[in-house]
Amino acid sequence: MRRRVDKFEDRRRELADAALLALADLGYARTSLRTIAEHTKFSHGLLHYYFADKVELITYCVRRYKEACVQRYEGGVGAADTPSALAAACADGLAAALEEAPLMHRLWYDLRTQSMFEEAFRADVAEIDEGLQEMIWRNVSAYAELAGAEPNCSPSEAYALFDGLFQQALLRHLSETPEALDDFRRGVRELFPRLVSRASAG
Amino acid sequence: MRRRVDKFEDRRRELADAALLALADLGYARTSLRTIAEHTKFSHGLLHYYFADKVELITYCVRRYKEACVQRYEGGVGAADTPSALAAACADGLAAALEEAPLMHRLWYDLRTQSMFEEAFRADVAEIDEGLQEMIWRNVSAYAELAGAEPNCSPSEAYALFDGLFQQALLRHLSETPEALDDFRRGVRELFPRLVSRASAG
DNA sequence: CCGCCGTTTGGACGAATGTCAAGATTTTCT
DNA sequence: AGAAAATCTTGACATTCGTCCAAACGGCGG
Repeated sequence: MRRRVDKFEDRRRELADAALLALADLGYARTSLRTIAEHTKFSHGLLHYYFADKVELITYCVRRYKEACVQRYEGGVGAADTPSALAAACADGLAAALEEAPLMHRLWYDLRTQSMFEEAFRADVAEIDEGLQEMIWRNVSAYAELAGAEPNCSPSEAYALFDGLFQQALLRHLSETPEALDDFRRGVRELFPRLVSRASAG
Repeated sequence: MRRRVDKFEDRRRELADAALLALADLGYARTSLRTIAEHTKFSHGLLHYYFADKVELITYCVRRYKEACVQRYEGGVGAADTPSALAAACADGLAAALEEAPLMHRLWYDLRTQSMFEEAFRADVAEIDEGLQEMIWRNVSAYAELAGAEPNCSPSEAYALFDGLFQQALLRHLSETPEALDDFRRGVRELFPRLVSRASAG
């Protein structure tokens, strides 16, 4: 038998997922509680039964987004045996993620930008950023090892550079620039060797 | 004597500048026409005398922001005579821009993100992005020349990487991370050599 | 002084927003 | 089955939003 609190949490998740779809469609600035409710089979009043206010709802959404995110990027490093194969696999993986769910990534950048204005989002956004940074660093480290070299940058530096490529690719992809994804893949592949240097003492 | 249209344009500029301050304070999502009017000595109704609607006002603001932006970054490349001096000068310049007006740069990222949702902003944002990309490319090219090398990446790639560093630095700076600016300067200095390789044929 | 015209005000409008509470409905427990 | 607790709907509230407009202001030529 299901526990009460579990059911409550389940419904919260369900509502948050619907909210994420609405947010991905419209962006933070244009998404109201009523539009969120229209993405569910419930009425708008229910949202205040499960969430204290809008900020708590959005915050919960961000956390939920994070779970999906880290889960998605969990595997992926393992299967390459040469540096360039790893770089290519990473490039393909990131490009696929971008192509598969561009609106979700757009939402991510929207929320991250909002966190620069709304203190309330900052902690959760920072946590997600950390997760992404670790994901990138795993790839860079693995690349360096396969190449018999060492990373010559910090994890946050590496993440910032990858993220710059990703964000630009998203922007161009949404503007229907056809080369956006190919350029991105190439950019990622070429970025790896820039971030390592031959190990000083082998 | 002043032309009529000049006076009209002047007031538009004045209102747009006030709007930019309001936008920098609150962000796109939270800035209403009435809050903008509060940043001026006029009443809210006036805004519709000088701008057809909110979108036209914001668009005009973005354009105005761009003018200030490109004007700011116009000079700066000239004065270095070694590669590392140029990299350091560029790093200091970018870091100073970030430190001087973090809220304006925050606004820029906000508007650029909005342009992923609002078609209306896309063209102007893209134009600004181009200007910034050219600014970065001038630096990379100059660095390569001083180093007797050649850039091994495209202009847009270079811009994406620098922009990634900048955006992360801004985020950390606004979260009052003390090392944000120093890390950024170092990141920029180290980025230059990553983007060039020895010229194949001297 | 009048009347013109560009400018500015302040209030009004309907629509949309976040929030709330009272009641209807469904589920759960005894 | 019936009571109690939960879930959900509905309508209302005070605000705020973008937009519009009638009226007032102000300088200037007649």
